[in-house]
Amino acid sequence: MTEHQPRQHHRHQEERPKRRFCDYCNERTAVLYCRADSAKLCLPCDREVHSTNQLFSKHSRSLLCDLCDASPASIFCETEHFVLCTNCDWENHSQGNSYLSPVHNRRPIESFTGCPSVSELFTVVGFHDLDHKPLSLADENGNNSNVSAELSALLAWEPPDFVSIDDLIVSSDSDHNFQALGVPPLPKNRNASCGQHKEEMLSQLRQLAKLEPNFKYESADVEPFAGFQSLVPEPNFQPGHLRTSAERDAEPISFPAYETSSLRWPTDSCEAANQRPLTLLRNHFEESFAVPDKHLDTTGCTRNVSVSDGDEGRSQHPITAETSAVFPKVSVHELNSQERDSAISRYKEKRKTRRYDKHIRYESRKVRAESRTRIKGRFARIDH
DNA sequence: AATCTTAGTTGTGGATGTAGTATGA
DNA sequence: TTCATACTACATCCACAACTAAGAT
Repeated sequence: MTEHQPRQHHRHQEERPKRRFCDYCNERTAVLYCRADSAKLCLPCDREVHSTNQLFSKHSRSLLCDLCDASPASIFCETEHFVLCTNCDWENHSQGNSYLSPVHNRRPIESFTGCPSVSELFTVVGFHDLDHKPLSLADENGNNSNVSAELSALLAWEPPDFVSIDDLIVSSDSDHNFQALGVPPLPKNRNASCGQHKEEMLSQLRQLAKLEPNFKYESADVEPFAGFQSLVPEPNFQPGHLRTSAERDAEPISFPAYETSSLRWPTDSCEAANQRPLTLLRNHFEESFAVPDKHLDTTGCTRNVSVSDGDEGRSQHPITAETSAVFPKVSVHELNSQERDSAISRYKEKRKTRRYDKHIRYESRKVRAESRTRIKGRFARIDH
């Protein structure tokens, strides 16, 4: 594990085109994922969308997965500085996969609700230890190299104290060593980062800050925020440690950081991936079609080739014999484009037609209920 | 295939209880 | 900081017409 592997990793990043367009504005890079809306959003649009009313503000949003760009991230890999969704984390950290080693230091990351201010967003995305610099020092051209350098030591997301259904499914499988449920609980320090899109986040945060004339980074303290709500209680976990559920109260198991990693996905990873519980695979498969720009390689076996599929028409996902039997024979680029347009229009249409007032499905029942005799509000029996 | 019968499920609104939050002493 | 009080939001309960699905004719 020497020089070539970090370089490969870097290439991996470079070859990923800017294809995480916000589903709302379709211009900026999406950095968040809203489960309720099934939408990828940039920070400004996130604010616009979720400040509309109280109901929207309750939507839980997460960072967007750095690998699949289509799912809410729930794991932060300290070693690789990736934020990963459950599926990608499973695929990349499961045993037999050498792209991201299972011994990487990983920790859960949190989602958030509400309409956090810029200051609060700084903490939410893990920028709150930047020595109060990030917005004030970054120049108008977005030159934040100094900030970027500091970001390497960055901050933490408080880990979620909930587990997804996928986590439960995975955990029930004793044949693999993947520790979805064993995802380290509750870091005490908040050192973490926001993955591979720090600069983009900073840029968007600066945009937001311009709209907040009274913005002061000092306000981004760890105090409970008025405008939004973290979904996680106080952390209680040391980074770099994994505990099994049974050992949570015992001594933590320390995993060494995996110093370097290979981009190549060995063929045996296919087997490992194929051994995943069917439900999980189905979930991932469905998600692949439900969410635009989702990687098509459900097993991760094909990720040894570039994962890019951007507008520049670079290399596409290779379709293996297995996947080609499942997926329609449409070019990935075309599929993603169609899927994306379709998803965006569905999302916007859904927003237009969404209704929060009480919907009466059967007017006759309403009339009947209103005319019925009641006793303390309850319907009274009618003796004939 | 069309119609009828039967059994089970759904939806409707006002009063009430309960849990959570906010406020003030 | 603690406690009491006020307030808010939400779930629950009730009966039964309307609806749905399956089986029988």
